Amino acid sequence: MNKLDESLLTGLPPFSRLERPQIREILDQATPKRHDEGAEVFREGEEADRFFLLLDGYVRVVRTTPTGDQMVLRHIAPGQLIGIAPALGRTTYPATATAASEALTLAWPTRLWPGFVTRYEGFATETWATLGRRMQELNDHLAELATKAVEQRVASAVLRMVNQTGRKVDGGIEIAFPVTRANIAEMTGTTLHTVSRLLAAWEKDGIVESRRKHIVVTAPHRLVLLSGAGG
Amino acid sequence: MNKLDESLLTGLPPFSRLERPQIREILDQATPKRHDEGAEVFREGEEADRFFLLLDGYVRVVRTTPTGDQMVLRHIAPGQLIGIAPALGRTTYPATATAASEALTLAWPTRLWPGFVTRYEGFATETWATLGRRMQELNDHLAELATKAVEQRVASAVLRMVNQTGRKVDGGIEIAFPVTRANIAEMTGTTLHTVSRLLAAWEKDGIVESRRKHIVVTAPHRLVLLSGAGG
DNA sequence: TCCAGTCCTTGCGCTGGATCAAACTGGGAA
DNA sequence: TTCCCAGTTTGATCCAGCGCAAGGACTGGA
Repeated sequence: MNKLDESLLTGLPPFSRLERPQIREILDQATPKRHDEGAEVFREGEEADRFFLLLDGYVRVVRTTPTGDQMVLRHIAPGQLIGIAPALGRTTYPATATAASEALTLAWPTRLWPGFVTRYEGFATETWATLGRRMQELNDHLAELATKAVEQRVASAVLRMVNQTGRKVDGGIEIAFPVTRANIAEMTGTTLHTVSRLLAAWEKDGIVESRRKHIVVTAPHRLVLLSGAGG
Repeated sequence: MNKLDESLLTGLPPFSRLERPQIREILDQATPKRHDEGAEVFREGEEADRFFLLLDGYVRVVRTTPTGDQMVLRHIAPGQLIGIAPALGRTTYPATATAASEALTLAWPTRLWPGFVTRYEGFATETWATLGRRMQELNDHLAELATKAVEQRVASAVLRMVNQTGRKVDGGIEIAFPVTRANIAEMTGTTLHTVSRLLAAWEKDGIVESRRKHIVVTAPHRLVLLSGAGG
């Protein structure tokens, strides 16, 4: 079995305060895995027997309601932990995680979690901070959904993706992974039809350019205005 | 200064595994405070210099958007911790907490938090579990807001209050603290007008009875049906 | 007892977006 | 090259729920 390179973890917040031997130790217990686009990393309700670090690619976290509608809760960028149910005393995953693009993860068995928290300096702190940030985002998202109109919500959703995962291309900032109109609809509680119309209108106004599954924001500031300055 | 009685804390989850001397120690560092109905316990954005235990009464957690609209995030029942920003590595409160009815709290300075976590067995675990539950509820709420229609959302909101804080009275279950139509509107992202109409309709159908600021649910099962079986 | 401030109700018209329906397009499989 | 399908566009219609407006009723204080 190939040894994983230590550089994979250095610099990532949860592990940034650790020395080489500890990193080595952590890596030796990890199982790397490649996920095709669209493949499930873990599924809502399943026993949470592993937690993951996303090394490369993007992951979409989705929730399905009893009535079958889907809701995209968040996107995860490389370098972040996912499936950290054990941190919150849960035994099952609260949502489903799918690879939004081809993705690479490391996985550890959940039983190692308590050891990570106590053994590795900074790991616990960073994890709580991450959780705090996610909770904050959740609150923001909630307030947005409850108070803003559809156009503002869609603008916010696009901006959120751009901020978290955008990369510069000629003429604007591109969302770094494939997104469909339906995905955006599921992030904002609307329909793909409405999203399509909005993007078309924005394109005519020179705010975005979009080809199939790809969105380039050419005038972020104008999108911010449309979003109602919330974020 | 009067000593606080140890029975105040015994049995409450965060402290349930502790012995008398530890409880004593914790109480001796606490500051009790009474809050009139409508008074702020802490305010969004303020420096989080204290965390609280709600001993009696109910607290409403509210978020205000940049545009001035309000959103009620949750209600807290007696026995729960609030203002636990420090647990998530935050230095300011993420939302405003207001006494929904006359309330009694104990407060500790934030600097004691790390000590609580390390010194007191079960405190950390219980806190993470609480956070996990809140995160779960936030997810549920989000999915609900994104996918359900107004009537279902209002039904869910009423049920949530009933489940968390309901007390039996003759002919039904009553929400244990004052709630206005406007409050419910802010929980569900609608207007007080719509809430008023819905309650009126439900009252005609014999599902609820409501007087000013008071709601009694007489047919919870029917409300569950209306809510779309989500929660 | 009266008053003022909240809170609640109800009617009406309008519209943002959902829903329904249909056609188009680009890209991958074969 | 062709076919197929997921993803997208666009039109037409409809209605849930918002906004506006006005009036009513309960409550605590003076």
